[in-house]
Amino acid sequence: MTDQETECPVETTLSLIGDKWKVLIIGELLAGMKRFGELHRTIPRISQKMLTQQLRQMEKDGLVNRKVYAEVPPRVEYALTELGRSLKPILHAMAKWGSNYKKGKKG
Amino acid sequence: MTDQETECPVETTLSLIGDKWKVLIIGELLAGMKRFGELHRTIPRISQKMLTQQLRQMEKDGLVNRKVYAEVPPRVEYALTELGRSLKPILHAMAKWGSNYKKGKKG
DNA sequence: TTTAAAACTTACCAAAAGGTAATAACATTA
DNA sequence: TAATGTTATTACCTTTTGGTAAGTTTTAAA
Repeated sequence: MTDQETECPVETTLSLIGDKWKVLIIGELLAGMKRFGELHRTIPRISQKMLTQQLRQMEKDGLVNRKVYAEVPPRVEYALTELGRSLKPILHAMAKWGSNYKKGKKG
Repeated sequence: MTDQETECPVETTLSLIGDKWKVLIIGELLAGMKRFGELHRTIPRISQKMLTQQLRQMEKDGLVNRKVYAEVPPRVEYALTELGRSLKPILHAMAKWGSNYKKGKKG
């Protein structure tokens, strides 16, 4: 990413969500805030390491909010920020296109 | 991709375009058909190998059309299919989101 | 004092992605 | 006959990605 003229905006978006795991995570969080463990149980295919990593990156990018409770055992809740929620139309459009695409492939 | 229940449709879409190079290629082809060399000159950062690879995959996925002329030296023209063009609103939405995001990061 | 629970963190390793550079193919032109 | 131009293909190698599994932290409960 030496970005000659600050990179194409589509690439910017993709660098934030163009990722198998992130769209799944966002999809889950669109339904409301979730604890780490809940997320993990909902998306079992992702490893703990990856889930942490992706969430942290999304937090840094301003897409999710991380709320840590001073409890033991720890409780951490993740929720989409407004910015994160603003991705909904895009994900929705992608979902629509994707299911339409699959329909074409089958029937 | 063992896909337990045929994969999330957003993932389907991402598997087709969730890729730095592909969105750039589609972006170019939205302006009209281009020869291989033209594409390469327009996107110099991509290697020849990658450009070929991505185009072939997009052809297989039904996003682009590959037209080979029986000439020497060879002439090959790439153009978006209707399916490929149907991605335009999505790319446009991503572009809009992305530039808005960057605006927020700066100002 | 040991155990348990939740959310990480780290080390290590295997697989995948992607770059470079050399090579092919072949009709036309010099 | 040799060079040229365009679109690939291939081998080799480096980098990146991501999985597994073990360890950490801290308080409360047994």
